[in-house]
Amino acid sequence: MIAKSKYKTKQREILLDYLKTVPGKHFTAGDICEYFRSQGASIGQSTVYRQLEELVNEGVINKYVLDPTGPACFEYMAEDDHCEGEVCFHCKCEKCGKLIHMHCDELIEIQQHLSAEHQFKLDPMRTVFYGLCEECSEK
Amino acid sequence: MIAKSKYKTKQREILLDYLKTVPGKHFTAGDICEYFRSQGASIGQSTVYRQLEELVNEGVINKYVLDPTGPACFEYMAEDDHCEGEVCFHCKCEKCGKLIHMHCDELIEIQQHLSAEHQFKLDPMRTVFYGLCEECSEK
DNA sequence: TTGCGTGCAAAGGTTTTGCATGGCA
DNA sequence: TGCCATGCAAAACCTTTGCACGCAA
Repeated sequence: MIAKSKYKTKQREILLDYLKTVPGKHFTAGDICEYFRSQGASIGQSTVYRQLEELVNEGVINKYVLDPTGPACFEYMAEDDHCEGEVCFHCKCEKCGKLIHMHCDELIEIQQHLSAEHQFKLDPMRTVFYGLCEECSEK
Repeated sequence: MIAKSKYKTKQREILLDYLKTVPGKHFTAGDICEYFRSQGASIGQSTVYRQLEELVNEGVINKYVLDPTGPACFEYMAEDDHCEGEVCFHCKCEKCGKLIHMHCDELIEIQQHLSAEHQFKLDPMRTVFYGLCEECSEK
């Protein structure tokens, strides 16, 4: 599952360096391109897309499906958020867009339930719970 | 929330008539266009997109976020499928792409748990569980 | 040297939009 | 009649792909 890229290129390095500065934040491929363009340290957009895909496969970043019309959303997973044995769930507020990280045993039960009763192996890295956060639901 | 369209056009009528014959099934805007083309009763693709958007706003159909690369997925909500008390969940296989509908009490508990313990109001209509289906996980 | 990674440009597919025409009320 | 809906074509948008070149090992 974790397949490291074979070469360590400069583009990959500066991309990773940047990603480490925005843990837990969401960004699109376009955001990345624009950022590097503004920095003068440009990386070709194909490379951005290819590296992001690579990093998703390696489990370094996650890809979220937020809106089929708009661009895909990525998120860098910080080391301490990587949860070795722990499973990490995400809730996204449909109104304010806030992303909530969640480590909860009860949610792990869902995983087991889906597996035992429905023969479905849930992938917590890709699954996002949509709804309203506390603040937005109060309004 | 429920805003009806002002005019009742022939295109809207035959689109709704068709949708009523496929309750609970998923389709894309392209599927609809192709179907009507094969029937000779063609509707312009702009109209299909515009009517689908309209119907989503009216709550007649749902729009699902499955794959940001591919087309958006819609589903007609049949009257008796509107699940008065019942909630409908969706699981999508990341490998074969199969979509599984699920009516399960245990999953409703998640909803209550998220609400009670995490103050998060889950929206089952938009939430999709990603993972591997039975067949694909066996391989 | 080998072959993977990069960058550019072009293609691909889905959805949106501009504008003139046609149809509903 | 007054607007809204339609349809066509083109544009917009995000992502992928082909190909030649360059760089890491």
